[in-house]
Amino acid sequence: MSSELPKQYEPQQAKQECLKFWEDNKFFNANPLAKGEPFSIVIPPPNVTGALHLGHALNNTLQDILIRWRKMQGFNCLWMPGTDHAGIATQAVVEKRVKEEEGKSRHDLGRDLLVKRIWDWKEQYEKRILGQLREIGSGCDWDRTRFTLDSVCAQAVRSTFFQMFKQNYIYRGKRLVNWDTHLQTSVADDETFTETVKGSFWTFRYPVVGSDEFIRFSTTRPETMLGDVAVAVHPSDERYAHLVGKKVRIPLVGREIPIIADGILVKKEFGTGAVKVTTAHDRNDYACGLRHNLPLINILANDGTIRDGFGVYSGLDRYEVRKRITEDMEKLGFFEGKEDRDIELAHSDRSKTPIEPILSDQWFVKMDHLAQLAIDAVKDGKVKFYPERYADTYLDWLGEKRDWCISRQLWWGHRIPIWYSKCEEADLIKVFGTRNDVCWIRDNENHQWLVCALNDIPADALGKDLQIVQDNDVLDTWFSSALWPHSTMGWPEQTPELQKYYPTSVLVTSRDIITLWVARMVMTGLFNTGKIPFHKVYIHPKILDGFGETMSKSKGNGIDPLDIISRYGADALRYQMAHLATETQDSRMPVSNICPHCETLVAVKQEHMYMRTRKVTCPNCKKVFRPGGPWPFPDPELLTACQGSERFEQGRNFATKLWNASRFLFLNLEGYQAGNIEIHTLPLEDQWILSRLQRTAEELTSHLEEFRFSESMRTQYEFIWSEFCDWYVEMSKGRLKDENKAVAQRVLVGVLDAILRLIHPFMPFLAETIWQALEEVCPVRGIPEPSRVEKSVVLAAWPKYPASWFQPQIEARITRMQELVRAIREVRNRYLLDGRKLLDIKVRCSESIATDLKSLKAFLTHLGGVGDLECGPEVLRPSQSASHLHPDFEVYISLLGLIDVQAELVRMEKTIVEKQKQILAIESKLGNEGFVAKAPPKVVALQRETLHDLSSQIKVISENMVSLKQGN
RNA sequence: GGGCGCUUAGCUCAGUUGGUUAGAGCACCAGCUCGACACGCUGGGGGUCACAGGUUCGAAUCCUGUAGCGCCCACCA
Repeated sequence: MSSELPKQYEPQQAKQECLKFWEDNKFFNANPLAKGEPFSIVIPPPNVTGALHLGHALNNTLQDILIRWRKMQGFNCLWMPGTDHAGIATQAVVEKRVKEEEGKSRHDLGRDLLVKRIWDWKEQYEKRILGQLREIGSGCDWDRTRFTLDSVCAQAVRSTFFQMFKQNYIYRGKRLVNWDTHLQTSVADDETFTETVKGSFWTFRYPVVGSDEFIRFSTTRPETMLGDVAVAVHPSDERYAHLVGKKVRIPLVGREIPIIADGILVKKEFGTGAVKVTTAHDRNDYACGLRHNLPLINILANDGTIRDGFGVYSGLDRYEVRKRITEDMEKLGFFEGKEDRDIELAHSDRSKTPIEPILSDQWFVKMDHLAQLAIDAVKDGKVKFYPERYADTYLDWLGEKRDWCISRQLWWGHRIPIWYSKCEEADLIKVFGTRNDVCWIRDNENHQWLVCALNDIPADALGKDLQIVQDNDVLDTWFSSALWPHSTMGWPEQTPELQKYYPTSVLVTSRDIITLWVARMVMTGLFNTGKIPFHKVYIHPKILDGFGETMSKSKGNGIDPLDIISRYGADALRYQMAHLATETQDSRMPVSNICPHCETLVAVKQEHMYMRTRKVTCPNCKKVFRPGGPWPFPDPELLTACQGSERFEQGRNFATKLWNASRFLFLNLEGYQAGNIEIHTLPLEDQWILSRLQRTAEELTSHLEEFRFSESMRTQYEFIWSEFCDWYVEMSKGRLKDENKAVAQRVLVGVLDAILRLIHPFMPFLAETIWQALEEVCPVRGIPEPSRVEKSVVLAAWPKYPASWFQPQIEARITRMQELVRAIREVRNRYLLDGRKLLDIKVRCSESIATDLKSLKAFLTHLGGVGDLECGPEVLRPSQSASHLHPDFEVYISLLGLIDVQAELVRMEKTIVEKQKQILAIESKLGNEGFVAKAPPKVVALQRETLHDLSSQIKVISENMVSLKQGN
């Protein structure tokens, strides 16, 4: 019965086999009707804009770790997967593509055709994204995969909008949007960029009505004078105090406008201290207008010309008007001066022309009450942030209670379920009066009815003569994302999923969407279901590139997780992801292009970013390639590099290490017999590794409970590599060769079984592959009582051991032995002694330690190459020996004929100097009355003890030096 | 401008409530192919904990300030 593990771990093969095995068995499919306390997570749905990058790999690896771990703990788990339609971003990408390929604008294509094209794009990228998630190992319930624009989500969106509208949470209002006068469309904030342009800063004056005074102000946009509705000064500005409440006359249009005091809009020191207020064309002015109940005067037409009603200026382009107005003001004597100035101006990403803030009708969600609900949920501790400080971000933002503009002038998204009609209310009552899925309110400004409906209203619903037309706009993407935790579970239907898995257990996300997404989920969750959407929010760090910048597609510094998986394996990727999920810090990940010709890693430089560099010459093979990154298409003439990073080698190496240790076991399992184990009769080394295992499992569990992923990974690395492989496996080698190997095999297999369970949430492919191999040789295993194990490590129970396994006295004995071995190895290395040559050693120590060391002689021989061992209180230093001091013992290694007396003396002298330095430090501490009086007695005692040890060590070293000098 | 963070070895990062001589991985140096593993083994070198003050018997850790960096928000008439 011998089974071998292949010489090499093949991560690609392991991945394919495991994925098939898991999916065929539907291990991760949730059953809301089954038993078990629920543990659920909804995925932060990736945008279908493009492929996933390393940030997603991090986000999803952490979620998967939690899901796999909780599943092993016996929870009834659901991880809900899906993607987000990402309105603006996706539409922009597809529009750009259409433009590039066919030279057509969206208007050329028309709404229906463009939307269809976007659906095609969505199908393609959704497939790719879900594929990437799968390859990472994500244990999602794929059968439940949702999309924010699918029918289930659409129903939730409709219901939410309808209820909010009915309860007056949704209203129609004015808002300044970024208007692209060239494309004649509004653009989102993130579709704009600011650029510094040469501009001017004009100063004018307005005459105060009924006085001979003037008020001076400055502006960079004189044409907006036409829309001025007030002049504001600071309330505490004495220069203008007497003018507040009076009026000024705008010379060119003759309108009289008030002088108001506004401490928010105006900064006393800036400019003249007075500001013209143009509510319809400036955000700050608009806000000021709301505070002071000022009117709105829209001066701009959609094409950037001045609207009708402004006399000679009407119909002219705004820049022409700017010129004319400055000239006209000067002629009238109201011009005070002009200075050149660099101006930060918002531009449209798409047309590259300057943005005009323009007033338009939009839909809003009233935030006061909803925000308060969400604030209370966190303040009352119902929703908890990890790390806690992120609650501040959340609370600060919600505290502003700014109404949420939910309409977007796009075609891709949930169309706003509002219909307009200029009919009589009687018509509405006649047609919809008996229906509870329709409601309406009056829009007096535009003399029409705003009708909201749960189900679409046909254009002829009111009859042939009365038009009823749907709003053209769509909802902000975040409106549907905000419903994600309950919409994906079928709300508003009371589905079994909703009852079992909602509220979800934890949300895992990154900090930049705490406000946009997390806060809104809490709001809508409470509004729709009366329940919070999740109990905990874990915020993980961000992965930055080697220069400390966030990774993004446009910069071209992102990494495709599949590149990493193909080079280092998914386990290595996950290892590294968990490893860098620390509490505080973002993590830098220097990226390299891997030369497609010779595999050399060529570090990405900043000039490679933003797709500026299309060709890179490999410094090794001198051949040319295209750097890796977000290139839309393959280059027919140039090979594109994959990307990689040395950071992932640690994970790959760790996987290999565990693989090889397992392989060693497999080579020594002949004759394996399952059997009971009595822990307290086991040899010392077995009790030691079980003690360490108990501690490791306990620590790991508590790390995971507190989302300390990085520490979880470190704890495991340390246990598996340093304790299990470096010491325990070595210590058990002897026993595997003798006739009593049965127990050694059982313990080794038992510990490996435990290791596979513990490592599984982190490195599932590796764990499962070894688990399956172990299945063939020892399906019955475990400590203390073996049992038939589960068919997959996914289904195995998470380890938890009795506290009695932890034996500090045994750990101390092993630690001392290890220190002795290290001391011997150090001498061996110092003299470059043959590793195989046994060394006779003498150890001066107490009687009890001597007894202990003698009992560990076999290990000392195997691990430290000890030949003769003499120990006890009477041991004398042999002549010409190297020595090493330890608080518990002095070890002497005879180096007859080998010793370099001079070098040894120098080294000893150096040690003495170091120890004396420490003595001085401690003595000064102890000499300090404050320390002795105020420090805890324990700390003081420890210092005294250390002082004592150091002195006696110096004494011993000095004696050894004397005898060395004398030729002994 | 407001808010939240960060600055520890050449690089990337740990460092729990202040308490012996500040840790890890990579890189570096030296030695090692002895039957799991060179993606390895053994040992070693390397740090004024950004800077300046303060609190304390005692500070990488707490407070203040300065400099640099990152992110989010608001962006200036």
